[in-house]
Amino acid sequence: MYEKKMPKSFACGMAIIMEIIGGKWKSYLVYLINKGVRRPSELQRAVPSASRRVLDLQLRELEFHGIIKRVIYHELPPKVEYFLTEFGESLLPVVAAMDKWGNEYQSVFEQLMEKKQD
Amino acid sequence: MYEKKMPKSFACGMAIIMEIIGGKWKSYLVYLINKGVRRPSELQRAVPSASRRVLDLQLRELEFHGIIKRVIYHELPPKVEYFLTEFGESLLPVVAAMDKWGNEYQSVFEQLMEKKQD
DNA sequence: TTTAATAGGGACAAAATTATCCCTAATCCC
DNA sequence: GGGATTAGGGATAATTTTGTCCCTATTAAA
Repeated sequence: MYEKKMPKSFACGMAIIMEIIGGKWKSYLVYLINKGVRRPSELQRAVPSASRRVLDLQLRELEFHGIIKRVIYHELPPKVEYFLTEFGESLLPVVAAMDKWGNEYQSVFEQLMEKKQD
Repeated sequence: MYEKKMPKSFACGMAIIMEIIGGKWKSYLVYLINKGVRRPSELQRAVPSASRRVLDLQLRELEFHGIIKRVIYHELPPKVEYFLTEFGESLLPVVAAMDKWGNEYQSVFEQLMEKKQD
């Protein structure tokens, strides 16, 4: 977690949820973990365009915020699994609504951009 | 709008909606405009902690993405008003859901942090 | 006549986020 | 032995986002 120099103001719920899932891959991580992709290495393979480092950092933050739980198996080679907390699950419908809107937006946006060509 | 060096991948709806309302004040601007705060100077007064420049930039982006419409009155002193487009209005329930979750999260998060004190 | 209000651009600085590269340590496979 | 796999830390660089400061031009009010 990085240290922030500007004080964060959580005046409204938006600022809060953005803090939680605003990271580039966070919502996707939540989605994948919910789908059963639990181990760090699996997650990395599932999102090859994300750097391993950033995925790790974002997983740490999700854990810190109580969205996911990290379970460490004391084996070798190391084994770790992530699970959504009950609280993390409460995020699913919201994320789904966002994703749905985004998908619908895509075509509308393309239409808008076509018009601007005229 | 800044030039981006990394190609953006809009693989999922989340990436898209984040592009639209991911900016620090964007969702709040949408909220305020919907509430009837229309003129740039009013918006600046409504969000005094945001710099004028950034509000302007984010308004431009919202306009570019077809969420709001800028209406210029050719008067002096200049007068400009922003309105949600029909499409921008479709965003309202999603933003409301996010805000709601965020507000509920706040107390849960505070409880979680207390536990970590032990 | 100076000051405030109006809407915003340009240049640049600061901060935050994301990406790259190298490192540990154990075990299994060839 | 050499290499792959496992999970992840440290240092640092690149990129993106946000913030600061100064500027234009017009009208009305003090």
